[in-house]
Amino acid sequence: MRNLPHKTIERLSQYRRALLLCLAKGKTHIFSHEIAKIQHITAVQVRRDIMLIGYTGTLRKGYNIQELTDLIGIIIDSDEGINVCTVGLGNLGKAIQNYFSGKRTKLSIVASFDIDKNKVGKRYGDVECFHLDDLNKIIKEKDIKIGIMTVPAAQAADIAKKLVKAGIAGILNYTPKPVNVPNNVYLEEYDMITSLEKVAFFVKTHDDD
Amino acid sequence: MRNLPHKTIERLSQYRRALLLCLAKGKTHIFSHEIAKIQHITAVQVRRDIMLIGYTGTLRKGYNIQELTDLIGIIIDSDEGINVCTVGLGNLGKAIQNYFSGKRTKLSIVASFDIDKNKVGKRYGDVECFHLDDLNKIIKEKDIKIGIMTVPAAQAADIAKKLVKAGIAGILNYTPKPVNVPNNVYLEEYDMITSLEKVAFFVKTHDDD
DNA sequence: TAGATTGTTAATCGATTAACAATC
DNA sequence: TAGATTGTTAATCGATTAACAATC
Repeated sequence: MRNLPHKTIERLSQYRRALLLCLAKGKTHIFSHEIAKIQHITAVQVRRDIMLIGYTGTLRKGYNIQELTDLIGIIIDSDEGINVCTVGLGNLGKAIQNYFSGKRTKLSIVASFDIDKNKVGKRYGDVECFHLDDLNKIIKEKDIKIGIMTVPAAQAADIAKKLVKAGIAGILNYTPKPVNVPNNVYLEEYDMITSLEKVAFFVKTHDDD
Repeated sequence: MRNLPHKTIERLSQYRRALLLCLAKGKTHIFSHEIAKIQHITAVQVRRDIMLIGYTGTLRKGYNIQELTDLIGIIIDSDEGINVCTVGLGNLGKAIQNYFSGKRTKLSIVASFDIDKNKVGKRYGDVECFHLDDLNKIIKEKDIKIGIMTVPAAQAADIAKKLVKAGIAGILNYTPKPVNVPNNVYLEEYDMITSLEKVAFFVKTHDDD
């Protein structure tokens, strides 16, 4: 199951969330075209993704939601769970904190870091805020594997370096500044400004015709 | 200049920001491999993107930063500027508000919407917060073209419908729930949970080998 | 049975990268 | 000149979609 395409991984994560909602409504089975409709993609793509993880449905009832959900969990979650931290408790950091607060068992935010005296020592969304100076220590103590960067752009490079040095395995960078990490650290970057500029471009371009 | 690949648009937006920083440092020219290094991509890709927008550098000095920046502006900005609103003034909404506060001229957030009485009427990052009930009216009055959705998942579908009805041209959806829009509305969705789960997957997968 | 569905291969589309001629 | 660089085509890689056999 190593060689799942990146895009398939993303969609599996989304399928699972949609499936959990269906389960909650008491639905037991679902067709590929139903999942497709929820996600606004094609039914073929759904079937192909599901094929890639080796699950098979039935012709009459489609996919068993519980089974499929469980299998996706086996594929994308780690058995033992993964500890995560956020660095930078501004609005974005808090937003992420709240999103995850108390939700997942396999993926849990167990620490946040900031330099603001008023924040250090307090709890946000169930998670204690530590001083940035303790980053290395806390990451090791709590066995944190993933760091989410929500600091201002100016500090991005420095924080990335600190996270890498502390032995983090993956970084999710929400600052608008690309960062440098060694090959053995998985890096995912997302830039809100770029997304908005992209929307603006296509809005403009569409107006033209 | 219509048929620029999506990925090229995204990178142009990022090049521009990097170039502006270089300009601010007094640099006047830059080589493709320098841009590449900042963005962690290849020099070929940078040159190809620049070729696609029809700019040419010089062999000895590379690209003129000011000229290139200006050209990227001509390509991705609209002449008249575009008005934007955020819907949902939670932490994420505020984060976005702050990001953009007072920065761009071509892309400006001119309104935000919420249902919280304590927020309506106040200003966040220079932008007035209106009640959601006035969404349709304000969008038309202020000629808002793009809506950024930062509401809880449960309200995603409803807000999207309201935005579309108000005549919005583009939506940037930050709720974890995919929304439905007609073909003439440009939709960009981003899901933080999926991104984190993706990082977790690759962290886990990398551990395996 | 006819119609709807799944699973899967092959074809297509889109994006990146390799290769290299041209130039200073 | 030799070395570094740009601009561009062709090849490759990755992802989506079309097509369709099999099944209930």
